[in-house]
Formats: sequence, C-alpha cells, structure tokens
Amino acid sequence: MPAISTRQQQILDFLREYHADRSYMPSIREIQLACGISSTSVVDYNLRLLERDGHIRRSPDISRAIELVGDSEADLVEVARVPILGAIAAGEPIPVPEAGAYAGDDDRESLSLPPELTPRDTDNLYALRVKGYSMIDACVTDGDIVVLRHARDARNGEMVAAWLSMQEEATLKHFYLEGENVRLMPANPSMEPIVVPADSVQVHGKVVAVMRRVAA
Amino acid sequence: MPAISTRQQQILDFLREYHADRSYMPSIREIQLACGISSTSVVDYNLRLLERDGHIRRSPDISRAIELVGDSEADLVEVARVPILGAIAAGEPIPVPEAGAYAGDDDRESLSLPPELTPRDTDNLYALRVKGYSMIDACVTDGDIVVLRHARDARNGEMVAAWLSMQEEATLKHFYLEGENVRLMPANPSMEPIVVPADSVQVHGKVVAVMRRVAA
DNA sequence: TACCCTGCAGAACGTCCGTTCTGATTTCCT
DNA sequence: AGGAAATCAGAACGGACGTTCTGCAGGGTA
Repeated sequence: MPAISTRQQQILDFLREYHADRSYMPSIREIQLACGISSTSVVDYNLRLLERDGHIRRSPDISRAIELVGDSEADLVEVARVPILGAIAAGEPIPVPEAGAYAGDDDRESLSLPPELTPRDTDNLYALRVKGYSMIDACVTDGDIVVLRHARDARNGEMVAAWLSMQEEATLKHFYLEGENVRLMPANPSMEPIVVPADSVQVHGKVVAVMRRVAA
Repeated sequence: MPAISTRQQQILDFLREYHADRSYMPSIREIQLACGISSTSVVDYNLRLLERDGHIRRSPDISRAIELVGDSEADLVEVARVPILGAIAAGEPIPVPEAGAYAGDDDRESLSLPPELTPRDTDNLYALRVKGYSMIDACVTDGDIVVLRHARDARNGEMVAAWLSMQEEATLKHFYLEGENVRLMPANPSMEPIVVPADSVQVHGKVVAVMRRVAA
C-alpha cells in the first residue's frame, strides 16, 4: 500500500468527517469545495487513486457511492446497552430498577458492555456506580461500575448485591443459603464470611461484571 | 407514532437490506423498481410519510440522502480493539508487547473496550489476563483483565504494572518516585506501601482499565 | 534536451435523480 | 350513496452529479 499523498489524506479526512454527521457520503463537488480543489476532475483523479490503494470503494455512475474500507467502521461492534440507575454505597439503599427501565430508555446515562463481558442473556441488566471503599473485600472499589442482573434470589455461589436489613447496609458477596441462614463470602479468600438469618437478606441482583476506569 | 402501512414497511425493509450490502442508500428509482411501484412520486409520497413519522431522515435535493433513525444500528458502538498479549502473575515475567503488536493484528485474542473505559489516546494499548490472587491489594483478582498502555516510566500517582527485580515479582501498584527510591502504594488504603530502590523497578505499562466477568 | 509520469485546471456532456403538477383510483366514514 | 381523505399513476422539469476530454506545469531520468 503506497504512501498516501497530502491531497488524498485531506480528502480521506473530509470523507470521514462528513460521514460522521450525515450518514451518507459527499458528492464530488462537495469534496471539491471542502478541500479547496479547483476542478471535479482532480477529485475524481484522487478518488481513483484512493480506490486503487484500497482506502475506499466506489460504484460507477452512482451518486455519493463512496464506501470507506478497512476504516474505523471495522471496529463497530454490537454491544449491549445497560442503563446506569444510580450508585451503591455501604449505608445507602440500593436503587431499584423500575419495570421497563432496562433497555431503550435513552434518558438516563448508560454504559456499553463489550461482547467479552456480555452474558448470554442480556435481559434485566442494569449498572450501579460504587461509592466508597466498603466493598473492597469483593475486589470492588470506589468509582467502579458493577453490572447486575435483577433478581430477588440467587443460587449458591453466585455473587449478589444484597441489602442487610439488620446492619442497614448494602454489600456485594457470594451467596450461600444454609438452612435458615445465609452465608455471605467475600471474594477475597483471606477475609471472613458473615452469616445472617435468611429473612434479613434482600437480594437485589446478581453481579454480572465489574468495570473500572483507572485515572491516568 | 401512527401504525406503518404495508407499502411503507416494504420500503423500510428494502432500505435496510440495501444499506446492509452497499453502505449507501438507494435512489428513489431504485426503490421504485425493487418494490414494484409504478411511479417515483409514490415513492416520494411514502418517504415523506416515513420521515413525518420519524422512521427516516431526508436531506432535500441530495441524492440518496436517506438516513435510518432509531434503527438496530443504534447499538452499534465504536470501540477500541485491544490485543490480549498474555497473562500477568506474581512470579512470572510480564509479557512484553513487540513493536506493532497493538492494533490491527487479528491473529491474537483481543478485547473491545467500551467508550466509557476508553482513554483519549488509544495508542499502545494492550491487555493482560490476571492469574492468581497476588494483586488483590490493587483490587484486582484472578481472572480479571487489565488494560495497559505501554510505558517505561510513570508520573507520580499513576497505577503501573511493574517488575520488581529484587523480589522477582510482577505487581500492580500506584507509583511514586521519591529521590532514589520508588514507593509503591496498594490501591487498598488499609494496606502498607513498599519502598524499593528505583533501579530495581521496571515499569512495563500504566493501568488504564480493569474488567471483570463474574461467573454466573 | 527530449521524454514520460504525476498532479492539476477548466469545460462540456449525458445521465441520474429529487421534485412537482395533474389527474385517476381506492379507502373510509357518515 | 356521497364526499372527503388517502394512495397511486404518469409525465415532465431542472438541477445534481459522475465522467471524460484537452491542455498545462513541475520533476525526475536517459
């Protein structure tokens, strides 16, 4: 792939920029105007070179039929959009998803879950921002985002977000039902589990993923 | 939003199908032909209705300037692809990115970084899988994926992946250069920092993000 | 110097294509 | 049944647009 000329780079940049707002491509005369070129033939000439070198594809005799190839468009990935419903902190009640609040609602802030973190079933997912350091025994720290699937119960071993009504505290722990008690195990194996009566634990959801942006 | 007519549904389906192969939109006459309509004015008429009801957007007097709105294309998100170069574990050397190994190489496994976790600059990013529990003081545990930017040094406060040649150990810590020593602080504020000579610390990269998939 | 290749300028051609106007046909409501 | 509104048919207008042809200028090479 030969090195690209200044003029061609200029055109390519304009194509990307134009395609970003509108979702169609500029006409040759629009390229001419935007790049300060004096003739449509020069645009055509450079577009031919760009096509020869594999940067774009064109369909003859068709208006605005320029396609960007091998471009950032190749990194377009289908992702699951998860709404961020609020924050979870030790001493504060856990926000509860209202019916139908999961997908499609573009009002609230949302998060895109990359395919590698997306579970088979994307129903009833929501996300909470973690406030404070109280859940550090679950390897979750201030500023993290936890992705949850709404659930009122859990199977043994699953990690849940739960409200402990005796302690009046929200927590993230691995869940084990043992007779009439629930044993809640920190993810950190060096820390001690806690055991509480089953009816004092309200499961809000199962933890699906954790995401952390580290400050530069 | 009024119910959509058969004819309009037919046109909408064709628009989606056409846009899937090519990446531009059909002309009015192509729509006419594909949908078996006898006049361009009928196509125009129905396109007006589709635009009025918010299914498409059009730009007057511009060829093929139809845009699909609120389509499934809405959950296509531009993501940064980051190669997974290997694993990081306490006692094992940290994999080193070779030149040009960052983007574009589709051989190796890779990860898509959602926009919310993507730093301004996406150069020199790579990812490592975490093995074992040795980095739990950085709130990073077995199975996590850490995203790094390749760097040989760091500014104070940044979280780095480093190799401690005295301990022969890889670690994730906040970095502080203090004279001839480096102080490495765990993310967990309740744990003790370690101080080692600066020349016994080899910085491999700065931590950009951490992602964790929690087992169902 | 002669020659060729690359890049650019200007203009013209013919078609592509959105738009519009008139009128017919169908659908729906009372 | 009658009338209004929705939908469709056909044709034509005029601008938008890709294409092509001719010619010019610089730059490297034999």
